[in-house]
Amino acid sequence: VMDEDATRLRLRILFGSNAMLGPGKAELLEHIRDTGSITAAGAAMGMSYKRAWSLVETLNATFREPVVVTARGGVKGGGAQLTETGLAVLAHYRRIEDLLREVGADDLAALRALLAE
Amino acid sequence: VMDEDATRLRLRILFGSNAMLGPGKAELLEHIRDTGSITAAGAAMGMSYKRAWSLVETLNATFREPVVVTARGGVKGGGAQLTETGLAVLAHYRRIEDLLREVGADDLAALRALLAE
DNA sequence: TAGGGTTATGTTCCTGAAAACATAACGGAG
DNA sequence: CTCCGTTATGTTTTCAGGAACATAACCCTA
Repeated sequence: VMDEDATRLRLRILFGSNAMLGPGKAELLEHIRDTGSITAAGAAMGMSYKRAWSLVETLNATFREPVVVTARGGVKGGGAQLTETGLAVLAHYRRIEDLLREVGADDLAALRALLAE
Repeated sequence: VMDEDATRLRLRILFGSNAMLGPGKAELLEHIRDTGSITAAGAAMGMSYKRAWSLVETLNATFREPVVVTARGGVKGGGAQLTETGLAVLAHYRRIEDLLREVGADDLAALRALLAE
């Protein structure tokens, strides 16, 4: 296999007591944005529709305006897409992730040098 | 109650496939450093000794040199303390956390403005 | 040599989150 | 007016991580 240096940083944003946004929901939002479907987005992540929908529901309840809007029925059965708020939330998450990778590079490298194996 | 704006960033460092270091183990290391005891450190976090010890074991297995060294018996029954490696690992984690807080402040504020309630 | 506080380790029980399974509603197209 | 793919929601089952419980080993001191 490839080198696959799986030593990396993971970011999670906590909102209040229970709501949060981490790598999973972020990736799900991206898939919804790209596919226009909660079903397809979930499938792309090996996740059941119910779970994907549940995550979307949680996100929608977290923000003042919904992050994903959905439609039932119609030509293609329906669909889903990100709102402006959803796009903004996703962008902010990815931005913080990028900044984290940058500023954390040195310390992360130092930690790598201490690893076993 | 106080304002308690619980909107914050959480950092986790992934090493390889299963080993990781997050807020829990970091705090535990700090308590061990400060108390010289796994038992006391665990208690300070409302955690059983077994669990605390298990986390330490995992950490020790993650790095080339142990992060915590222990002693059994003796005047005070024994104890535990951080090694140079342990102190370094902790310092790096806290440093990345601090940097993250700094560089993420703006985007985090923007996200706060989108929250419900 | 007994006591005390700690490390070390095993076993069983609980619980909350995810998976699995099931069903209904929707609405454009043909 | 039926079909299709999707959203929406409920119920049951599974499972892994933690909690709870139990016990042994260690070693300095008094």
